[in-house]
Amino acid sequence: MTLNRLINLMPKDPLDLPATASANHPYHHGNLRQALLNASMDIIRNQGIGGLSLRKLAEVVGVSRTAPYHHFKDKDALLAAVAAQGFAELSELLNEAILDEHLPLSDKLQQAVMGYLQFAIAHPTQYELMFGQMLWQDSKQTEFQRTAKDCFRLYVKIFESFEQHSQQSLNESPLRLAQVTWSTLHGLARLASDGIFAKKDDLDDIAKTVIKQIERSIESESE
Amino acid sequence: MTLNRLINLMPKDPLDLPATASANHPYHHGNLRQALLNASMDIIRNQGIGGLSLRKLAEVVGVSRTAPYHHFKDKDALLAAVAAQGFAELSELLNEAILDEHLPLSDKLQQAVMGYLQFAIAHPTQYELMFGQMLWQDSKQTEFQRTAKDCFRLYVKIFESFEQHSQQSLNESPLRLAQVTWSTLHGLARLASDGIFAKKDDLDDIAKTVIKQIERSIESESE
DNA sequence: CCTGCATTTTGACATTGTCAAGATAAGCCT
DNA sequence: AGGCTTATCTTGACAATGTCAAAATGCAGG
Repeated sequence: MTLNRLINLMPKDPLDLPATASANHPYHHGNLRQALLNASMDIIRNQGIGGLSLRKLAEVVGVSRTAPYHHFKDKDALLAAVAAQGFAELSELLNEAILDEHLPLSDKLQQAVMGYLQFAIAHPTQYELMFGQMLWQDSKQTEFQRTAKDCFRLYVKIFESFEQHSQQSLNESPLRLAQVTWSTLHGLARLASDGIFAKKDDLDDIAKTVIKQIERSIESESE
Repeated sequence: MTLNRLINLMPKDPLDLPATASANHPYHHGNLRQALLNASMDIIRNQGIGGLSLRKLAEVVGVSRTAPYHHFKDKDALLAAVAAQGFAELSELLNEAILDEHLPLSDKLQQAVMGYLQFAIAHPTQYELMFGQMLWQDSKQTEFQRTAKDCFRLYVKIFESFEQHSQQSLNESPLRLAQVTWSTLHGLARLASDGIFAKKDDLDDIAKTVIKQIERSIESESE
């Protein structure tokens, strides 16, 4: 299976740090912010975005209902932080592929594509949060939006590499290629994780088709 | 502007039927179900999905809080119905292009692509609802899911036409082509309506790139 | 006219997001 | 050390919401 590297991403031991602090709450939790983020991701993964309530979250972490408000302005800010952490992880994953100097370009592309899909499949609900309108329309979430755009720039970078290492110039700008590629990946991710219009088993095959299509767009076009 | 046909879809006079029944509520509203749907779409368009509360909705329509429960099992069922109506409209729009017999195939493709994007841009929040995990993971929303899949089949149909009218066989199956095409469109719609990773003005240009890419996938490939 | 059924209403309850005011502890300065 | 400041956490409270149960209302057919 091509997608089995997925196992590395999937479960993720829930909360580590000072444990759930169930018995021994020392008035000051010490690391509440991260504990809240971890627990949130856990809940979101298992119960969906709508399944996350600040009160239940607080209880899980072992603090009172309003404690989270000292670390996040409101629920939206918490969700934005969860989403931002998602983008950070995704960026890390993409960087692994891009920064590897002795890796052929075509392999980089393939890794970037498969890595993206693996992430989306491993964290379907978090992924939905990352691209939901809620956070993108909210003008207060600038931090989140910056993190996300940093992530996208990595895709542009890949196609810039293609431009530099290629003889003739590409028939589309790296930006355009990144935009179209990302669009396809995003749609594919939705297909894959929800099985909206396709069976999950088809994914590998569809992904291959997509990579072929992208390469066709890069390679010197007839004339 | 290529996307100005959008105006035909955009505003949509809010509630028509027996009006909002503000002054003259006759105990039996007569058409509550559709009035609820209309008002819901209105609210969702203006305030987002999260901005829809059953109680406010009921007040807008002029009935008591629990009246809607006799037409929709619960809030999810209402949202599913709104989403389903979205798919129905989208199908209608696509059918216009597909059923037009004396329209060149390439024009059909272009219309199907642009129509889809226009719809997504005209109804961004409803569109998000239509593809949110909430409704796709909920095993109770079978009616909604069927309507959605009917819509997708129209895309497969387009590529089947290509297969029939083409000399040599396509290098990908119509299903695969539809899946990849839809993926790209879905991602592009997200790009366009939220400006996530691109400016809205770029959309027309990106759309053209996409159409070119699709056509490259259809045309006889230099094997 | 009366009875059954669809439709709508009022009352009630638990859950939730969030604010305000107070409690607790940790760090710092002298 | 003691006291001040500040970050962190708690309890109390409130309004908004989804939804259930029971009652009210009106229509349609016998």
